[in-house]
Amino acid sequence: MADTPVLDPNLIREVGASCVCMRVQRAGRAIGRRFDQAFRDLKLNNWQFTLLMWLASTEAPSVNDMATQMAMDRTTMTRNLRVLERRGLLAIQPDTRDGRVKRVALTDPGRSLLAQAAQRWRATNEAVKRDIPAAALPGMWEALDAIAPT
Amino acid sequence: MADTPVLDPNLIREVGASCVCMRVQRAGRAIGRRFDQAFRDLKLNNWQFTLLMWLASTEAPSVNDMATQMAMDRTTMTRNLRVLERRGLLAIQPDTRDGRVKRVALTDPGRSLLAQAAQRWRATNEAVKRDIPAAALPGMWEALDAIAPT
DNA sequence: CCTATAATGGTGCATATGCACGTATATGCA
DNA sequence: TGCATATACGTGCATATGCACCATTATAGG
Repeated sequence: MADTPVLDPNLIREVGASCVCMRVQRAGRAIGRRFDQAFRDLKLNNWQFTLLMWLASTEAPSVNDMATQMAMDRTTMTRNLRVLERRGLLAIQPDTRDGRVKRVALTDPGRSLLAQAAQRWRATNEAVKRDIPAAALPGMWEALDAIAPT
Repeated sequence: MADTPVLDPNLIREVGASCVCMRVQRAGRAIGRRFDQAFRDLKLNNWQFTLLMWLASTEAPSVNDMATQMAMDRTTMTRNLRVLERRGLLAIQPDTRDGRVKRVALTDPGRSLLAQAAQRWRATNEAVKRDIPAAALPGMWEALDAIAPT
């Protein structure tokens, strides 16, 4: 007899009821689509908005800095930056001191596009917050920051 | 003079401090990688585990049912199912009554793999929960469910 | 100075994600 | 019955995601 491991029905329920990964990922897809829609006419997606906005607040970070900040693989960052560079929204320059490092900076068109996106962001963010019970917000914030420390 | 919209420094701070989308997505990437590592030797990723486990608890759902459950685009679901079907972990059959509908069911190899993955899931889920302040958990749960209702 | 090691970033591959659009089937209404 | 509409699903496209592996540059230790 093959002793195929048996799948415990209680386990199935446990996963459905308590899997943190599933909850976060599912919410991530849902909220991502919502912001994507808000930025659609600017041909921006939620990820690009976040990245450009962070860039606006930081002095010429390296690719590595950015990947860390976004909790993203470095190689993913490299490729995603390329899309924005092609559109002229940011510029990528080698560091003058360290030949390994590349530094990323927002361009004027990038800044301009961000300014256009700002109102859409605010409206969507407020709408999302309204859907979340106010008492639950601080807990969510703290928990998400624990999962991906700033 | 071109009246290029100006990017308000206060806005930049506001986005960094309060963008729900960024927080959820960043945490999603981080936690996804963590579970991916736990399942790596089984050649499963976190998404596939979630999907197969949900399949184990549901009687032959349609592709649409599954996409809704996972808060995912229908066409993404179609394609992702294909990978698991190729590996024989699930079976896709046309509905006998409605020619448009396809129904998905877990196979024995799928069930067996899930049983192997179960302990890894539990250990990782517990570890993640330990990293989250206990008081923050219920709020996160409620908030994520509000963002992507079950 | 020279070499071992570390740090930084890129490529190839596979899968994941969503939208616009297309096809096939079912259903409601004249 | 016959057609308009709705529903379920698939394809083509572009981008996103991460891993294994590779190339280049910096740095520490002799």
